[in-house]
Amino acid sequence: MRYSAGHKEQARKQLLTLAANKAKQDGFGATGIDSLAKAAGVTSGAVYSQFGSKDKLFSELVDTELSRSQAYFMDKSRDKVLEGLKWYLSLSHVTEPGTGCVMPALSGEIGRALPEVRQVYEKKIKEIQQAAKALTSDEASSWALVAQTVGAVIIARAMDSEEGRLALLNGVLEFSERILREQSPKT
Amino acid sequence: MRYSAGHKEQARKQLLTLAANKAKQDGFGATGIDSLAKAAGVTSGAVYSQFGSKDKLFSELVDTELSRSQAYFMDKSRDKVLEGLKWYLSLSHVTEPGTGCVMPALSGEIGRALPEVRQVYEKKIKEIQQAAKALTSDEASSWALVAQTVGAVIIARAMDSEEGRLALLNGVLEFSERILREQSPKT
DNA sequence: GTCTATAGTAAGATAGAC
DNA sequence: GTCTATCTTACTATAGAC
Repeated sequence: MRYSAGHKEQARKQLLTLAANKAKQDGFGATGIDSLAKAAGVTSGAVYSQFGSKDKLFSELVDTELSRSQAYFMDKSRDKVLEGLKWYLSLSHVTEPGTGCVMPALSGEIGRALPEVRQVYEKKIKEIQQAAKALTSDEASSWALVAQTVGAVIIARAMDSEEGRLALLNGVLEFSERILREQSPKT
Repeated sequence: MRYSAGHKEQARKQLLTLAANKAKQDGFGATGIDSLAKAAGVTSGAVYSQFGSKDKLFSELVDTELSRSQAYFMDKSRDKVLEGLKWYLSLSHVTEPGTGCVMPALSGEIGRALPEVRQVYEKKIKEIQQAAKALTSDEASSWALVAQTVGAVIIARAMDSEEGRLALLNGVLEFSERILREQSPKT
């Protein structure tokens, strides 16, 4: 063969990543195959020969992106997680969905996707919650931490003003720090 | 005139409500005008004579739905809010987005909508957060409460299994009760 | 494996009858 | 004000050249 299997895999991953950036920016369903392909520097024919259908592209794209997000929070110290949360709950993450986490960008669409996609989603988010639980030693607070972090970015993106977004992001960040330090939620 | 202004207003509201149910179920962008109109028992022509464009329909639809959600949480006692959260974080709310809150169903799309829509969204969610603050007396915890409640429903819908959904929903509900009772987040 | 070209379908929006 | 019919555009997916 002309190219090694490694090269082919790498080209496929790059197509997935670049298409994912476009999808996280504009929405997957709202973006045509032509646009997704163009974002990756190929044509729609290449996408269909690689993935077969738009649904299957979505499946693989979500899988790849979730693995990235999961790796971001796994096996990290408390301080590293707090650092990660500072970026996650930052204005730049809110204003740049294309390079950000897939969960706030595409969870709405994943909720309406095929069971196959949702199964992968559930597995990955459970692993993230388990990582959080290792720091909070508490089932309820670890789920709350995950939900409020993802929820905050989604809500911030739906807001209009920078002040409004910052009030939300800073409030949730402060509260997240309280959870991770197991302090009482008092002012 | 044949019908009173009150009747016209009521017909418009009903069209908005029924189209909103369809949009919350299947996504607004993913649903054609014909389908949205059909859900309300009219044709696409009626929608255009009432709203002029799909974007304007979305604007009014989001406005109406947010007012409904806001009213659900405003000026309620601590016990009434806790009751409300039990429904909000229930399996039936997760599996029936059409009759549920607009925020978990459409926040993702609102984040990509026109500034006009996001301005309304910001105003309403700030009012909801202020209502939460009246119960928690704390800026950070009130934002966290809002973010984790909306986030939990979005994530639960993106999950596949009932057990996974329940673990998340019950965890977040338990933690919400802690916030509202101002207890320490310990087990 | 990726390209160009195209088939077939469904979308947003408009015009004219009633 | 709502309907039916239609214009135009964009979409998913496929076929054939290289």
